[in-house]
Amino acid sequence: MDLEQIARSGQCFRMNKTEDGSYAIKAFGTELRILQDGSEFTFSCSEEEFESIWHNYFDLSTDYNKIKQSIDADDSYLLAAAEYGSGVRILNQDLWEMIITFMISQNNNIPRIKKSIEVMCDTLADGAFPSAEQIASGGIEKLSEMGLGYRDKYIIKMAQNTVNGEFDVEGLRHMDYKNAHRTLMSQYGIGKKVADCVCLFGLHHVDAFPVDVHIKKILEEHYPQGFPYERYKGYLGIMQQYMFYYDLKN
DNA sequence: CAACAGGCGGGAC
DNA sequence: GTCCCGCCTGTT
Repeated sequence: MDLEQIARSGQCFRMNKTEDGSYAIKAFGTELRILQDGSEFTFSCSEEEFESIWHNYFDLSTDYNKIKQSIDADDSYLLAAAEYGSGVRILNQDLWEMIITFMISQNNNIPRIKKSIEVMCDTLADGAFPSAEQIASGGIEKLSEMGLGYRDKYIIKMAQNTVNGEFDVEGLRHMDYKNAHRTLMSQYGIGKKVADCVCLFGLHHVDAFPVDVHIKKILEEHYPQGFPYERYKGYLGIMQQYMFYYDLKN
């Protein structure tokens, strides 16, 4: 596992490097500091909190080395991508936060996404990630002050639907990937790509394979005859992360 | 200053 | 179903 790689992999927007080289992560109503020294990690939390939150958050039960070894020996591109991003993990992040975060991410850039989220958190929830109630209660007027652009109307609708019970966020956890994806896509402002990101980072459906403009280009360039989806079935999302992160360096 | 950024909704067909 | 266009707004 590599914190630098995870922080730069574009799946979490509330993880920041601090002055002393450690990382600060805000999630699940708390803030964690982690210092990495090679393969040694120092967590700022209690043993109890580590077991209840962070062990799962960092997906520590998954054997990524084994997954890396399953890559086709003839696929030099994927091998290089996996080697380059071997410290990346598919995080288990808060479901609600992922829904709103990736709705914001559409047709947007990372600095602005982070800024919008930070302003939302500070303005609506005293630094924590705002609940559906907190977002809905401010109305569109409040939300429009956060640099969300046209996405504000998607977000207020999602928050309102969640508050009035029209949309059941927790119910997504009881669905398989296909059903969760379809249910998410039925919501205003959520399309195929955002639904896949929520499935992958919020529901840990590791088979989800979000295709954005970068992945689309990669597939066209390196897999003109088609990506070997069948070979990596069950953990396609990890391959997607390797390719996405590898592409970011350029 | 035009173009772009981890897409999506809406209308045309 | 696919294709195409317009879209908020901060940066470069």
